[in-house]
Amino acid sequence: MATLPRYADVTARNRLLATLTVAEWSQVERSFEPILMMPGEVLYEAGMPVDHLYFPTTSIISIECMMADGRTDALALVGSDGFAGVDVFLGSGSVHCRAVVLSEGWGYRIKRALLNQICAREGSMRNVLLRYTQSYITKLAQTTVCNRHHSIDQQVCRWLLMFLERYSSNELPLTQKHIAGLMGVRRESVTMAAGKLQRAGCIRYHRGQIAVIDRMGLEARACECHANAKLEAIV
Amino acid sequence: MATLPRYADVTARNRLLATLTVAEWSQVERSFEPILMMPGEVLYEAGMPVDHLYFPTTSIISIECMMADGRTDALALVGSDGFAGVDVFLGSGSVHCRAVVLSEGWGYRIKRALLNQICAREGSMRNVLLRYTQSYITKLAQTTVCNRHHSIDQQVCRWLLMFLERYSSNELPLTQKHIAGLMGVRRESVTMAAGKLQRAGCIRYHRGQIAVIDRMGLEARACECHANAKLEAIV
DNA sequence: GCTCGTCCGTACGGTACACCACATAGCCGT
DNA sequence: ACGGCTATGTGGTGTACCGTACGGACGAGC
Repeated sequence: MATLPRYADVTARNRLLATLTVAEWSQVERSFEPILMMPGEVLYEAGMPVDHLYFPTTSIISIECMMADGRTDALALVGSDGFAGVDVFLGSGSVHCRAVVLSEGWGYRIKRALLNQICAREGSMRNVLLRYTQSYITKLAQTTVCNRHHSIDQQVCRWLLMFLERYSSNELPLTQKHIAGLMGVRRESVTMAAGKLQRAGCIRYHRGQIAVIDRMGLEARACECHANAKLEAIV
Repeated sequence: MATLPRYADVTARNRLLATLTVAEWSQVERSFEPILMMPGEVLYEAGMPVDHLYFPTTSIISIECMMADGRTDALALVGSDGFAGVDVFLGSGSVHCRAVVLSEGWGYRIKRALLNQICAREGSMRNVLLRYTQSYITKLAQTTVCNRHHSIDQQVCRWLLMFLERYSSNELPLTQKHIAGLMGVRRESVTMAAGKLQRAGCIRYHRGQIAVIDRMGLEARACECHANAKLEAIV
C-alpha cells in the first residue's frame, strides 16, 4: 500500500506550467485548483461534456479509447509532462476518449472557460499548450505504428518506461493485468513478457509491485518508438 | 490513366477554408497559392523544416510515419476535409511524419509565416484549424486501436471508404500493393481481402483500378472505427 | 509477333498472439 | 486455521498474419 503523498507534493511542478515566468504564473495561479486524484477515478468519459482540464504534478493519467465491444485501450500516459483535455483545449466541448487516473497523486485542475480566457490573454500559455498538443500527436502516431509492428515483449518495455518517466520511484504499482488492460492484450502475454524481463534481470516483481532494476536493459529491449516519442517531448 | 483535372477544379473548395465568410476569405485569398500535386510527390519529410501548409481541394495526401527499418505506415488521409501540416500550425518548425501526395489533384498552399499572421488576426481561421486538429487526433486514436484489434479484411474496407470520401469518383486509382503500403501489411493479405470483397460484390478491380459497387456493403464489413472517425469530422 | 514490367493469385511453413481452462501461491479478513 | 480473493504461472488449441517463393495474366513498347 503506497503511503499518501504529502501535501507538499502539490507544489511539485507541472512541467508545462513551469515554463511560465513567475509573473505570468502569479497572474493565473488562483485559477488553478490543487487536487488529489485517486487510482481508477474517471476524469473524462468519451463523448461527455467536459468542465475541467487536468495538469498532473505527481499523478499519472491514462487516456483510453473505448471500442464497440466495451474494451478500452490506452493511447498515452499523461504525467507532469503534460495535461489531460487536449480536445477541449482545441475547442471541442467534449472528449473522444476516457481519461482515468492510473496512479495516485496531486495535480491542478482548471475550469475550461478560465483556461480559454487565459489563453486568449497570454500567448505564452497558449503556445506551450499547443506545443504539448503536438507532442501528444507524435505520441499517438508512435503508438499507432508500434501497435502494428512491434512485439508485445517490446511494447511491455515501452509502457514500463513510459510509466517510469512519470513516476517518482522505481517501484511501480502495476499488476500484469493492469498493463495488459492498458496495452489491449491478454494478461497471459504480459506474464510471458514480464517473466522474460525478470529472468534477464531487468525487473523484479511481486503481487502488483514491479521494481525496475536495469532501466537501460529495458531501453535496449524496447522498440525505437520509445526513443522517438521522447525526442519529441517538450520542455 | 486518369485525365488531368481541369483548372476549374482549383476552385473546388477546401471545406475548412469554406467555413470562412466571404469577407474573411477575400482578405486572405492572395496568401493562398493554388498548386497541382502529383502522386508520389513528397510534401514533408520527417524531421525536416517546413515552409508551407497544404489545403487539398481535389488532391489527397497521406500522412505516413517512418520506422527504424525504413518502412512507412500511413496514419491518416487528408483531402478537402483538412490540411497537411498540423504540427507546424501547432508551433513546431518541423513535422514528425512524411506527407506524400496519394492522388493527383489541386489544392492551396500557404507559407507558414503568413498563416501564423492570419491566425493571429483572424480568430475564425485559427478556430477552424484547431477544430480540425482535434478531429485529426481522433482519427489517429481510432487508427491506433484499429491496428491492434481489427482484422485486415475490416481495415481494407475502412481505407477504401476513407479514400472514397475524399475522391471524386467510385473508380479508385489504387493498386493492392499501394493499399498494403498504406496499411503496413503484406500485399498478399490485401489480395485476400480484396478477393473476398469482389466475390461479395462490393468492389470490382482490375490492374490498379478499384471500382466500388456497393458502398454500404463496405461499410457493413468495416469495423466501427470508420463510423466513429466520421462522427468527429467537422464541417 | 516478342519482351519486359507491373499487377494479381496461390501456396507453404513459421510465429505471435488470441481464447479457454486450470493450477498455485500469497494476502486478508474472520 | 480457514476460506476467499487476487496475482501469477502453464498448457493446449486455433487462427491471423508474416516471409518467401513462384506463376500467370495483362499492358506497354519495340
